[in-house]
Amino acid sequence: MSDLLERLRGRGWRMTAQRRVVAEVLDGDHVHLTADEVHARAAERLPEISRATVYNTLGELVSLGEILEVSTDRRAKRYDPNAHRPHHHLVCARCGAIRDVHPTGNPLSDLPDSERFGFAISDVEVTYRGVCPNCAGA
Amino acid sequence: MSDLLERLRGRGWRMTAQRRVVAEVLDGDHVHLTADEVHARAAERLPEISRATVYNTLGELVSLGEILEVSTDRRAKRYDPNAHRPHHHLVCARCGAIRDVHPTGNPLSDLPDSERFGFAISDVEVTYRGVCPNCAGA
DNA sequence: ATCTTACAATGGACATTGTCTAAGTCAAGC
DNA sequence: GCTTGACTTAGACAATGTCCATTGTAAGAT
Ligand SMILES: [Mn+2]
Ligand SMILES: [Mn+2]
Ligand SMILES: [Zn+2]
Ligand SMILES: [Zn+2]
Repeated sequence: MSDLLERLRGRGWRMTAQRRVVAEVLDGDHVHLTADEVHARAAERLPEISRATVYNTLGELVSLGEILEVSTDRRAKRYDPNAHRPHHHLVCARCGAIRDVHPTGNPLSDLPDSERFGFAISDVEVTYRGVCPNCAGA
Repeated sequence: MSDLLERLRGRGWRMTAQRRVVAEVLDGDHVHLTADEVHARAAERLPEISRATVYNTLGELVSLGEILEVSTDRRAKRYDPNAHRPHHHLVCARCGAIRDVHPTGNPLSDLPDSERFGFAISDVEVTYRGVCPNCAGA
């Protein structure tokens, strides 16, 4: 985390209170916050921070490869600090809870040439959906 | 297609000009239109059709399982008449072209129990991304 | 063929998520 | 401590979608 701030400073980032607090909010495992959630948490510490700055900072962190954009539902994008180990997502259909998962195997090898339509495929995204133990009741 | 209209009538659908034209617009393979695209095409035949009716009709067709909602990008949802053979999608990162694909294998078996976090998984969605032959130049 | 009525269509207001801009502010180097 | 260009801010704007009150009509009943 302070690793992150160091890396960013090294890349010529001007270090502002706003950027620091956004970077601090985005820390941990299985963290997938929306921009508005990031804004709310950042505003607890820095009440005057604006939505525009949160969007700008998130966009910059994505460009730098420090966080990922995740779109598991059709609502708001979510921002994922787990950018360094590739993974996919498991989403609860009821409450929206999201977990990082690491399937074995490579879905690319499951797609025969005849099903590639001449595309140069560079990325595969897998989303598992189901009901989490919490929502399943007992 | 007239199969579809028959099925819908059988389900008690009141058959209106609007519903008929929406159903007719959604026909074919590799068809993944946005609601506004459906509206534009429907309006060629029925100029007074409203956006609300297109949204309502699409929603009903989805509920009835006659079409699928597909979210390959963060823009508008797309509506897919190919609801009867399960499939995944291959998307061009440049132009957005979408093809239906049928990978072999089952991605569920690639997810060990230890990575399921107690979820009851009911669905897996795979999106392949790349550059289509058209966008790749020669 | 006409009547009746519940269901459907319409236009427009509203909501959510995100982008953009003009003006003010400040981090960091001198 | 200045200076300056990068950063932040508030709010307007855009894209997509939902909701509601009103008007219209498909289809069964007479
Ligand atoms: Mn993740
Ligand atoms: Mn499809
Ligand atoms: Zn849940
Ligand atoms: Zn393309």
